[in-house]
Amino acid sequence: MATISEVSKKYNISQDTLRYYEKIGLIPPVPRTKSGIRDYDETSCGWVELMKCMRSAGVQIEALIEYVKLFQEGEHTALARKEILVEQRNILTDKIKKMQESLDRLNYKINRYDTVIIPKLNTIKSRN
Amino acid sequence: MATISEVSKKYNISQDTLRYYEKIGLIPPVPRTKSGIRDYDETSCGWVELMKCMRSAGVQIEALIEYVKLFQEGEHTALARKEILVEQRNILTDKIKKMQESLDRLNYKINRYDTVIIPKLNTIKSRN
DNA sequence: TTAACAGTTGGAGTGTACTTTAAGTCAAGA
DNA sequence: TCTTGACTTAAAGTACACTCCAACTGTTAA
Repeated sequence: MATISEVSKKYNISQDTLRYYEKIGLIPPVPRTKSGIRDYDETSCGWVELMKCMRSAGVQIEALIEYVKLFQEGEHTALARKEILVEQRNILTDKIKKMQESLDRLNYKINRYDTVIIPKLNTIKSRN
Repeated sequence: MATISEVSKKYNISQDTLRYYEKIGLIPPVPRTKSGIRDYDETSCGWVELMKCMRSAGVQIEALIEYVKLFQEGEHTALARKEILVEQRNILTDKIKKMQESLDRLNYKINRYDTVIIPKLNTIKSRN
């Protein structure tokens, strides 16, 4: 049982973002005290943590909202939920592949700066 | 020597985006015919291809613009250019790590759907 | 009991990266 | 010559994902 400021600190997500995530249904409704203040339990914290991980990897909010929606509809949506996960996994796999290509290319370029471009520059400098 | 529509098809980037990239300096100015129409040469195509790769991996436009700007200033900016590449490589490496974590988690969840959640659901169904 | 403070809401504002629009130019074929 | 279609520009518009704001409420400490 934690306040929004505690959860905000724990996961390093702003209070605004936590409220926003709940408002759009990225996490299920958080329990409240009788005066209406959010009182995050284990389950809510688990959702926050999951969504932090997924969002930091760039998984689309829309897909995650759909997942949460189905989750709240009950057990019988398990197959549809799995489908969402599989689709997002495929998207993520593609993205990682693209990023790896880009990373390889950056490494190649950096290596070229170290071995060719910068040494050549120093040669010119030392001649003057 | 190619028109914007050829380059657009070749790299699957919209003509609008190609013009936009040139306008903001993400690629150096493209040569023009005497009537002012873009006439992409090898060099320009190379820049387009590089930026397509970098952007599809999520490398920040600002950093790429700075790189292009330095490139156009000449050889003496080589060290600064390398610094940009190194910084972007570090950012990219972190991102890939986060995405890999997220991917592992998706795989774990999918596996749980396959081995526990969905089989259990089928058991319930077959009982009725 | 009043001030301070952490929380609440709906809605407006922001940054990034395009994307569309409006208005126009140019070259080639009917 | 007229029209078609590909091209040009600056500027406004859009989508996504927050982020901030104004106005308000409830709890605690002096």
